[in-house]
Amino acid sequence: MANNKDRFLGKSQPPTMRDVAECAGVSLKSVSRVINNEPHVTARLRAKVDSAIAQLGYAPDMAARSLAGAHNYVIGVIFDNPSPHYTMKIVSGAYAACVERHYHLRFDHVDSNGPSEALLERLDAIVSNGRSDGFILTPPLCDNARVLELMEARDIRYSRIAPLHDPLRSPSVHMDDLAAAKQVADLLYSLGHRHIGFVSGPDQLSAATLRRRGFIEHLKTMQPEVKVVEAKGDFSFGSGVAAARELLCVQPRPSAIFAANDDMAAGIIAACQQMRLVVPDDLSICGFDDSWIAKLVLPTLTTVHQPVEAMAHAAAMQLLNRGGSERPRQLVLDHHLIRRDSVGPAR
Amino acid sequence: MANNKDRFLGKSQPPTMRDVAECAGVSLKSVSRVINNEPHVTARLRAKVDSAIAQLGYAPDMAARSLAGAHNYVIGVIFDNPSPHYTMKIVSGAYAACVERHYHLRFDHVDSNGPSEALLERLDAIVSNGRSDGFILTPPLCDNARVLELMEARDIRYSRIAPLHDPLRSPSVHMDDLAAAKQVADLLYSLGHRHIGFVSGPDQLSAATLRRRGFIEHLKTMQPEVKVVEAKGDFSFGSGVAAARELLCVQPRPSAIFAANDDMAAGIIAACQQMRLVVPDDLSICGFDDSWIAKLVLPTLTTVHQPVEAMAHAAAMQLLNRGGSERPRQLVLDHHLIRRDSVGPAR
DNA sequence: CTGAAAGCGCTTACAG
DNA sequence: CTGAAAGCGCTTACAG
Repeated sequence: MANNKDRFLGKSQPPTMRDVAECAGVSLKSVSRVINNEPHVTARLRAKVDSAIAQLGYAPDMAARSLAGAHNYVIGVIFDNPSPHYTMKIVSGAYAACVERHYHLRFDHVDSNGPSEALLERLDAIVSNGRSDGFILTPPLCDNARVLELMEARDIRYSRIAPLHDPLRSPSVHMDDLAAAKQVADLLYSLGHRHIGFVSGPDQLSAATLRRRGFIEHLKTMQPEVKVVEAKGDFSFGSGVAAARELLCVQPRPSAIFAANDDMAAGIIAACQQMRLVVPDDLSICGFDDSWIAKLVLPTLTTVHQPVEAMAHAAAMQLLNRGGSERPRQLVLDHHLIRRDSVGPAR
Repeated sequence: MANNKDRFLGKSQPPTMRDVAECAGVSLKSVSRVINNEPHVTARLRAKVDSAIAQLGYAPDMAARSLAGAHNYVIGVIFDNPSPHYTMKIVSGAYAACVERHYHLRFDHVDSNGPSEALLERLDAIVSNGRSDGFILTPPLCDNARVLELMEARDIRYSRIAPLHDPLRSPSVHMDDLAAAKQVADLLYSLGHRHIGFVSGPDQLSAATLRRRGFIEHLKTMQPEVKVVEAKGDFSFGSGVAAARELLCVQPRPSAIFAANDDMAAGIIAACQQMRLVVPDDLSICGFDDSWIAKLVLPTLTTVHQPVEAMAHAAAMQLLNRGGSERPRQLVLDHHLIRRDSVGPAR
């Protein structure tokens, strides 16, 4: 018997379900049942069909499945976040979930700095008849009320990563930024630091807000023993450099600085090198995220590991496990403090 | 008359082409003609249809178009490159092209370090009946002969970014790594450097090979006036640190080092800071790529701007402009040297 | 220049 | 437990 798989490799039409049915000597519907793991399939039928599928090198046609059925086998992830590291981790986590479930992943990027009407129109084009089974929304997009309204009006499923508001409005995944920031405060305190700097992030990012609140409020409970000085940042390396120069002019200098993300912490390290301050002897520095750059500085950065990939994986799974009428679930994933070389005892 | 767009926003079924045809009082086929910009459409017909589309908030169904026609309105990008920056730039560039042409972008990642059979099986699953109009392949994946054979056997269109071999086997996009590396050599020479270090990249990456060849061969033409010392790297920050320690032990020390990518150059800067060498006074450092990290170090990095986004945009366009039986085209995009603060005159 | 018919490759009721 | 029919929403020949 000629090997049909080889015939296919030799560039004829890809085999269809009809070909599989003929080859296995069963009906179209039976092939469909096997492929979709429907109940009440005998082992014998399954074996016949599976062998025909293998022999022909058959793969179901996505477009046809999508058009005929209720599943689309695609989810999307929509970004408006400028950080390439963060974005890649989200994509990687979501992609891993898609591979497990034989789904495809679509990528979309929008600019939420422009006029709101343009953003909504663009989003509408992205989600309309795109045949996706849902979208993952990341900050700050997932905190835009009009965006959520659009998704709901269009009846499009979505899950959110680290939304600031209404965690149960849709499936969502978090980490506890508040608790993590408190842990950083405790670490610095336990090492003897009593004069501590903080560099904040942009207000519209939920994580920035929570990290600041957790850190500042916790240190305030230790007053007057602990003194806090604060500088504004925007999560960029450059703003970390600037904040460091500002905070390190204060006399006496703080002995430790906590930056609300790693990029700014890297900026602080760079500023110290220019000011001939030795990290961590002269200044302890702590970041947040455990992003790529945390290991690309010397000394390496003590930071909070934010489980971004795991969060994206979980958010994707919330979309893939479409359980009938279940209530939206809020998932909180574990973080942990990673001690590297940028933090030491006060002296 | 009730506004149908609002009715749609109120969660009924999305409008179909049939609804548009009825609303405009024309046939299905006429709507299709307008949507697909077919020739021989009167302005009047177009106006009627366009207004019906706007009124109903109609968007064509991707799955149906794909199933019925020859276009799928999706392209994909397949990675096996571990660098998140590089990957994000590729995705951004390809995405921009997709937005212009109203296409969607699919994302896929494979592991080409595992066994070759597993890789091919995974790729087969990615491209089989996935209804994509083509895939962008990046290094080192685009230099894997068996991968290209698979794509061709399956009759799947693909374009390659910076392939090392057979640039005309498929549409492809390059930059001139060889010429760029020579320019770096000329820059360092013109600044008076006569004892120069080079840190190489992994052999299986085409770019690493070409950059080394351009740099080393060009400097060799200047011998014996110029002396070159070389260390192996793997494009990672850590390998840059290690290479710096190795090269800077040589007596007399080289006065400049060229690293084949920015991550390694950043590692060299960090190593210098630990060794209390001042950049660029004690050592000039030049990178390659103009990646994200080039501006996240102090001093900022002199480097070659590799137009990765533009290359990905062009590669996507090669897939979107499916011109009948045109020959595959090889595109070479411009690079340029970016002088920042890490390079200075020899002294 | 416009339209009625057939069909893309599947899944979903429905019948046996 | 299995199968024949209808139909998802479009595009592609083909006819006028």
